[in-house]
Amino acid sequence: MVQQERNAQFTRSLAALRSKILRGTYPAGARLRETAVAEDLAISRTPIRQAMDRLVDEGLLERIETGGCCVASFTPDDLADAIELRGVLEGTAARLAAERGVADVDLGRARNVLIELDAIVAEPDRMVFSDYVRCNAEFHDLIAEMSGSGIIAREARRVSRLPFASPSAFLADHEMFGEFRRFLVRGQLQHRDILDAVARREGSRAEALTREHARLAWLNLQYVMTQKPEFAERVPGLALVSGQ
Amino acid sequence: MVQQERNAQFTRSLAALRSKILRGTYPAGARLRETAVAEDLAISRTPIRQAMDRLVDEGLLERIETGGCCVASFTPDDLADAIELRGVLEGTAARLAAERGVADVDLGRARNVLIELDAIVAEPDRMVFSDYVRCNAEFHDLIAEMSGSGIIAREARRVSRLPFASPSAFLADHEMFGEFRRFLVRGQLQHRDILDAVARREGSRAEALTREHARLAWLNLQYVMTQKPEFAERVPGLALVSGQ
DNA sequence: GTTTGGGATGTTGTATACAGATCGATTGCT
DNA sequence: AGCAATCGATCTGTATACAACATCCCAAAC
Repeated sequence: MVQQERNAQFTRSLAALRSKILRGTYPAGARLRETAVAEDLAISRTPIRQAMDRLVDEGLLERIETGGCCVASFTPDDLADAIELRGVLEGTAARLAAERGVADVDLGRARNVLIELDAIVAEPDRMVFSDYVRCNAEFHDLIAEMSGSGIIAREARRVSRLPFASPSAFLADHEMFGEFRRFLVRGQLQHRDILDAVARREGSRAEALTREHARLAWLNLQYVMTQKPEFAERVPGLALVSGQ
Repeated sequence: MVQQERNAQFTRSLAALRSKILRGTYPAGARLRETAVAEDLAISRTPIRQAMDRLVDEGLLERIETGGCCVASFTPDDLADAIELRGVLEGTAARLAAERGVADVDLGRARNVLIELDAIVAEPDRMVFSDYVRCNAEFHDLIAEMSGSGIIAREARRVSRLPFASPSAFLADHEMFGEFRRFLVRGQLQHRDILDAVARREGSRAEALTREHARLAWLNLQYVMTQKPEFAERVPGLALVSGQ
């Protein structure tokens, strides 16, 4: 069944607009006119406006005093800060999970995801990157929920959606190269340690490990920016990063 | 000059709606119909809708699958978590400020606010609570900005606006009682320690102190809820807390 | 040549109209 | 009497109309 989504136009606007911004179709600093975007997407201004509000909230757009928005631009430091922030929040979730204790059934679910990730990572040459991204996101969601706090889980998820904060679908599968694969393997090893710390109720260790794990995203970005600049344009949003 | 605000209706809707929710005019769990609210505030649906979107984002409202919103309700644990979260984020800001170093001019500004706060706190009997709240917010904003990261400052401010996360204008000035005043004095002492840690670039200490400082808000709330339940209805938002 | 005033154009913020969906209640059937 | 289905009222999501405001350009005056 098609399930005719409830607010289809808004959803469509949000996705289309975000995609265009991340792809660099609307360059950093460009002023976004509602009418122009509406015409461009063939959607009325109302859902567009809603989507722009949301993107302002996500940090991809910035409001202009006089009204309207322009595309945000980021420095490399901004990326590092967003990643640090994600580490802090997920680290807090992990710490609370450890301190407060997690039901066995939840630990089991997370372990199953890790088993899945192990299988994906096991054969580096046949690895499907999009599968890794999906399972990785699921694991991180589970950790957030294990905190036992809806508010903290919500904010952790929220921050992980900040631009560049998480290793979203960077590249097409066939573009993955060896170095990059090794990052993923390393990340998976960290996943195991984090879950182990949570299960043992070692809160401080869980927090520290999770913070460190987030920094892997920063290593990824640095690697791409410095070693593989030819891929930079393929990484969503990197067009918004002011050169150096 | 009157400065005729740009989006006056939206601002008005947001303030009015938030106030009504926090005062309990719209009880927890109640479904909020756009048309009813619009009629109630004598504003068209468009800005109301915008305001409701924002309040969903703030956590005061919850979206309903079928469309529309209802007033959120909180458990005491939710309050504790929101406060913990604020402590974590402000603590991170303080740590980064210490680690990265803060310009003397910014430290000076913060010190001036502390001097102001000292003056306010000095005479407990003549203390004006609203002044304390204002200066306190200014100090916390300065700490957030000292982190040197726009993103982290933004999220810290954001989280501090979560329901109950910060000691907002609880009571009218004349309702303050001794116990409560002592909390404020204690908070001010912690302010001094935090700024000292930042200035000395002792990141870990700054973070720990700031986290502990946030917990003062929890002590406040606990105190009111258990010792002075007769004031509970005067505390904005406490009507949304499910009894025990 | 520079600056200022004024108008034309375009853009945002707000109100409202409209269509599809939802919710509630009543009625009909078992 | 109880359950289900249908009808009506209402609500939400979307589109669009409208008015205030900002911006920009050009002309005129100093």
